[in-house]
Amino acid sequence: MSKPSLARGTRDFGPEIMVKRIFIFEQIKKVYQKYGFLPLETPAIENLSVLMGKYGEEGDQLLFKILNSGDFAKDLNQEDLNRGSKDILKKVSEKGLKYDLTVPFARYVVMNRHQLALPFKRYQIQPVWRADRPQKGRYREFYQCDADVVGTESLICEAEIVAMLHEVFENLGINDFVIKINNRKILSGITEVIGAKGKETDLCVAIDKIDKIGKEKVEEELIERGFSPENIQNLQPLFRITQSENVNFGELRQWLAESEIGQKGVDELENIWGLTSALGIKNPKIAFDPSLARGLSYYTGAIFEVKALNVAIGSISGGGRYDNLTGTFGMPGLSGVGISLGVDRIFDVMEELKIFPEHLTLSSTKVMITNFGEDTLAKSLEILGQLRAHGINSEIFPESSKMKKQFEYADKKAIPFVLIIGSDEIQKEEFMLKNMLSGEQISLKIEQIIEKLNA
RNA sequence: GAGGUUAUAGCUCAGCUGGUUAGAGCACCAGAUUGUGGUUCUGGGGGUCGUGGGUUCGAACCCCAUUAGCCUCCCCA
Repeated sequence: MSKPSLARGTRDFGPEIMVKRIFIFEQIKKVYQKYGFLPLETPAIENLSVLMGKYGEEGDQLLFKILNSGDFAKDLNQEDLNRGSKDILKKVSEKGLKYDLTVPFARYVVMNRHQLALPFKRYQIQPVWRADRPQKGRYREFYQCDADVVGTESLICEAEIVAMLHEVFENLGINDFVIKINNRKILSGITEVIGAKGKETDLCVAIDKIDKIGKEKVEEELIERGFSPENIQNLQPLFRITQSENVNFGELRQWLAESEIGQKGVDELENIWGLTSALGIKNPKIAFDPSLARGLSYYTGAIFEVKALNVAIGSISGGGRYDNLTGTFGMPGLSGVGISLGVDRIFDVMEELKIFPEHLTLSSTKVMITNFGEDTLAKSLEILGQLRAHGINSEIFPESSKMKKQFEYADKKAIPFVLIIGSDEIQKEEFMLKNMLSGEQISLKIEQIIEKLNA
């Protein structure tokens, strides 16, 4: 016998936690459906050919790979072993656990392109797995709630994502958050006008840290990453723009005047601001953040990230526009934009802020019927059936244990009513209904009980 | 992947410079209450001190390794 244990970075969710998680799922699902998204599920397991190479080199390392069935080592020879893990991997594993929902979605779109009504809007709520090092707010198995639109370049989709995010977080009671928005095209434009074309990644990695380490350190890091002092001199407007509260599109446009792609980025950004306001979002919690980079290499337009304020947890949502995700599966020219909500982090945020609604009930049972044994069982079951026929969630204590035990059970399960059916009650044809919250109990006829419990 | 830190009852923790039999609160079980929970009182069970080695007459305590949690970097939901 071995001691039970959980795999690293995974957790059980007991009933108390599930109640809260389901609340979050429901709120998200409700809003996604409200905006016209349709449900989709894809397998936990995908072929590695689908997953590998989509998330960068680091992503490939973080993929959980599944050993081939049977004798997975049968094709291995000494030469493979000498050459190292990469060559071994190809021969021992051809499947992996999905790493996010976007890539499997792209695969689905490509495989079903002829049936789909484009633009296709889907939402997807499923677990994903990453062989990351667990820490606060970071797990190896966690749920993502994605909503994506493919088959249109319309910036209405971006604005609708902004609107949905507002609605979801407000419904959840998370009021202090900010949707950071950037645009890959602006990042490209920046590298162009500072004379470091093509070095977006290095630029991003460095300027992303500006909040944490400050301007001077960022400049030091840029030098280390091969940027010239001239590059950095040209970058100065960025620090001004980042610091200003409101977005100064004019200044941004002027700075990026020499870059065609940069201009396009500014156009898009300004458009998203305008459309968001046109959708009627009052006081939108959006902020242009040119230092927002995000690791996923496939974003080509808008980039989103939602940060909950006043809590020490990373982003609770991220997303953006990708132009060529389906291209890697042989279907070029299909643009998409999407957002991903991290339920596990949202849960942590809500727990830390203590903002889960109080009415979330552990048990859906409305009433528990006592069990006094054989003499009363027939009547108890009859009434149980009647209650259920009237749509009342009810259960009977399955054993004729002591009353104390039966009441303790109801109490622990937070069942609001206990119906006492003993021989006295059966004789009177009136049954004792006890309110477990107030402690009051009254003798009622079955019709009155049904009426009261259905109220 | 690198660094730091922690690990004692189901949970939260105490346990002095190594010294007999490792404690508390909460939780759990039983009784007071053989038809009434959440309050109260009484009693009870439960730990080879994360795991494996080592030092010592003697280790929860010191040393090494290992595993897991947390934190920082990296990256991300």
